[in-house]
Amino acid sequence: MEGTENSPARERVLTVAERLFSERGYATVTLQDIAGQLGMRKASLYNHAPGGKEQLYVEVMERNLARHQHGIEAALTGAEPRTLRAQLRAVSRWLLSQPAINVARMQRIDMPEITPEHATRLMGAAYQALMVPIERAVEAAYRRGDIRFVNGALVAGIFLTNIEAIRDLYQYDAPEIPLEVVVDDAIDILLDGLHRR
Amino acid sequence: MEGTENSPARERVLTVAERLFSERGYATVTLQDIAGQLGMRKASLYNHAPGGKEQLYVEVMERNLARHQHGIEAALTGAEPRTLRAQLRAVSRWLLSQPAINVARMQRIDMPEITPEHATRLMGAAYQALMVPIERAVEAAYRRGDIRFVNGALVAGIFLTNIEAIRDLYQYDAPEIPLEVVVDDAIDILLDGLHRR
DNA sequence: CCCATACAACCTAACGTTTGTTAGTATTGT
DNA sequence: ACAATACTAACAAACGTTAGGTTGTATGGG
Repeated sequence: MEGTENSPARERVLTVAERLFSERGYATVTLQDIAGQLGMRKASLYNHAPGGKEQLYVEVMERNLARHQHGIEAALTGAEPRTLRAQLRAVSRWLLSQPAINVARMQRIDMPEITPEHATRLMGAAYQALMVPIERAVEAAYRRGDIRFVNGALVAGIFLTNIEAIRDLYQYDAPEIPLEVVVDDAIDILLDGLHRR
Repeated sequence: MEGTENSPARERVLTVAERLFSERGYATVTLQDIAGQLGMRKASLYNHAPGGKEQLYVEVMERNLARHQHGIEAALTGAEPRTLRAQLRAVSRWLLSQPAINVARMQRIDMPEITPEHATRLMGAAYQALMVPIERAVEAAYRRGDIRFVNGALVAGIFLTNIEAIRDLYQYDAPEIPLEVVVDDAIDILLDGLHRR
């Protein structure tokens, strides 16, 4: 019943908490929300997460970010053909397959609610997991001569927040068009720009 | 002391509430936060906002959005020269001069916390104030032959969330570069794309 | 084979705080 | 004087959290 071991029940708790925290943020999600989705009482959560809410949040977000890092890197290296466009499309598919996460929203909304130590650690992990791999792919595309020189971190931030924004605004924008089509359009705009050629 | 009249003290309350709600969202901001910034007790807020928290949030966000609509439209019509690039730059300057607002975050985080009627009304106003003017400018640029055919709503959503994401991630990305420079880079990427020409 | 033990997983009950909210009272400025 | 504006005090509800009890299931000894 220690925090590090993984029983099946604990795994269910972590999975639900991860999805809710990732999608709706720290303060908005209550322990009742998590317990409710599991069909149990909030007090029972302390069997699986004795550290309480904030520690559960940090642990589960680090898990989320670690999985994202693997998923994104796999998408980047496995994309065929080896172009930035195919890579970004592959990453977008990975992101859409996961609970919504938004690094900018984490920074602005969630971090002020937790310990500064936890906040700096989490944001460091978020940067490393989400931004850095894409940053590297952008810089590699530049060295290949495929794209012009740009701020890699800027492009990574733009790309990531665009995917999540599209997911959020989807029902308003274009409920009839498949989500993947809209995402691919956004990637095309990022690569080719709005201007005529 | 009715909700519609505007005393100077009430104005101060609305201004602070607007900034906090806009930047950090509905659930994260407590009435104590607002009262604290005004140097008063939370109960005193009910002199100026008798409708309570949710009504204050809706009222103040509608105000915020109405001002944004004017500011954005003014930026669009006043931009010189009359190019999409100059227009988007002008709009970005307006956005940076205002409290941070993020329509995608509103949709995902704030709307589930309030009445469905309030939510649909607010999101309608947000769309009308933030998205539609930019959408129109994009379509006008297309009719001028300056840009290729694109989904105007998609471009508007991308542009708006990019500006706010840059603001959020600024301290991580590039604390030494002026914020306006980074924003202009993002606009250039949106217009010209990453690819070489 | 049966019973005792143990442990995991959930429960109820209660706690101290914080939140939004209401009522009544004091203070301030004109 | 009289509004406008702020206060204190208190409320119910919701929050995170702790303590202790109940259940089911598996393990192991006699």
